[in-house]
Amino acid sequence: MRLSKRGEYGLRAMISLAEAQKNSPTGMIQIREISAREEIPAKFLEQILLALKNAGLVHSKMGVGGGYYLARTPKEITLGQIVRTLDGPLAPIKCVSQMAYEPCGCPDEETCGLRMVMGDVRNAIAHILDNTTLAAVLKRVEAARA
Amino acid sequence: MRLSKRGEYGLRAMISLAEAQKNSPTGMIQIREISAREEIPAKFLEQILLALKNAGLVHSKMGVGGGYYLARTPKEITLGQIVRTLDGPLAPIKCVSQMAYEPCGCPDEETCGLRMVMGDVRNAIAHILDNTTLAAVLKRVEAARA
DNA sequence: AATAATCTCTATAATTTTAGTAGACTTTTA
DNA sequence: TAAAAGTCTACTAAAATTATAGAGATTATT
Repeated sequence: MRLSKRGEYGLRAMISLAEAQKNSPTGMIQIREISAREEIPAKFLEQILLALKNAGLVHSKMGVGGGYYLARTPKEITLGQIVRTLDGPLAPIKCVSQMAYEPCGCPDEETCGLRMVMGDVRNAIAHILDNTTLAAVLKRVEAARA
Repeated sequence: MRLSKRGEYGLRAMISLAEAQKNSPTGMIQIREISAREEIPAKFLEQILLALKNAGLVHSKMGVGGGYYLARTPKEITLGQIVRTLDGPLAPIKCVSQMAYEPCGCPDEETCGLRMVMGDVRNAIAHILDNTTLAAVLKRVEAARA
């Protein structure tokens, strides 16, 4: 049930971008800086941010003084969107996936015990990640610091 | 967040064994039979059942008329035990794992936003899988059939 | 005692996924 | 025009996943 490095790095980067938006008017940071702060290989992060950009979650500006910034406010971006973009479906098995359903081959899906339980697991994960925004994460971090 | 085939096959096999326990006095079935019924490669299933045996979840009997059977009643075996045995920790990242904790490298784990959320995810998954027994699965299947 | 049915154990192979690296290209600002 | 940024695609190395193979060990039956 694990999150890939790609997903982890992407989430960390997005949290950094959310912080940046609070701390500077443009909310812009460079790959290099995120890479250094979070100890993420720069070239790997590059690919990750590009994927997030293609998914419409961040915007970027090229050239001197450029960088990445969130496409929407931290309140409007959920961790679910980020994880799905980078790691694919949240569902443990495809037959309970909302975004990438595929039959699992059992004779009757409606009475498949495994499917029922994994459906619950999927829902539990989705419930958390789809209802946790970047803003909510920052808030919890602040609370923990206090 | 996905379950491996190994985990999936193992869960299906265990559910089959739980059914067998209700349908026959010994509750014993052969690899071959489970393999055929669930369309699981026999040699792969062999390894999986061996792992479950070494974890103490099933027992076996060699020779003619042998096979596998549950080590405890279906009520006493949770899906969490099975998944952990076959797929390892439930936690999405190691720094929130109960069974295989490792530091994730962030400067302060107590105030790491990612860690907090992934801790919630881990708990949600563990709550479901550790509180769902094989008996509960059979019950749900019966209910769905009715 | 022999045979057939079963599980046991370890090695290895094929495939896929993950994680990371490289480099040429484009855009923007100063 | 040079430097600082992102863009895009290809490639590679390592690890994990999903098996397959085959030589044992044990047991029941005849």
